Amino acid sequence: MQRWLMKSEPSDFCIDDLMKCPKQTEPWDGIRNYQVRNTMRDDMKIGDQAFFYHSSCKEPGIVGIMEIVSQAYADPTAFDPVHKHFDPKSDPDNPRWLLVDVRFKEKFEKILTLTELRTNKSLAAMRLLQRGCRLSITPVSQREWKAIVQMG
DNA sequence: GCCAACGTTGGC
DNA sequence: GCCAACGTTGGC
Repeated sequence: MQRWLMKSEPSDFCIDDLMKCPKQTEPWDGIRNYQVRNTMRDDMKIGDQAFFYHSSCKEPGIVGIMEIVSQAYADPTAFDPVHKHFDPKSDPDNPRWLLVDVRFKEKFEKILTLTELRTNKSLAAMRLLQRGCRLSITPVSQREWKAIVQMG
């Protein structure tokens, strides 16, 4: 089983949205980065665990845990001309963009802020914390996962 | 294939 | 809103 960290802007989609939606399961759509797409396609597996991270907001940080519940499949928002993430170059017969379904598992009582994560020395090598890391899905090692859960 | 210009991410 | 650090585009 692999572990991940997945970013979302809470103004777009936050942990409460996932917690309150039917079946607590949603497609993680809108990924428009090839590296992240390849990660979803090649490395993500059903049963993987992921931290839900709020980015580009007042208090960035990890807010909970979810589970990957599908393999990668075509992101339908790429085919929708009125959608924010529409991509005319994504051909339904040969989809350029993919997504996975995620299911809510847990919401932390208190957000683990980016600042707090940075102060934890055992997380120094975490991908999220590396300078210039803009990938919206990054791997989390078993050790890092454990350290983060223990912070809560 | 190079690289300048441009667009995006995301913390602050 | 600023800006660093990317990624993408397109002319050559």
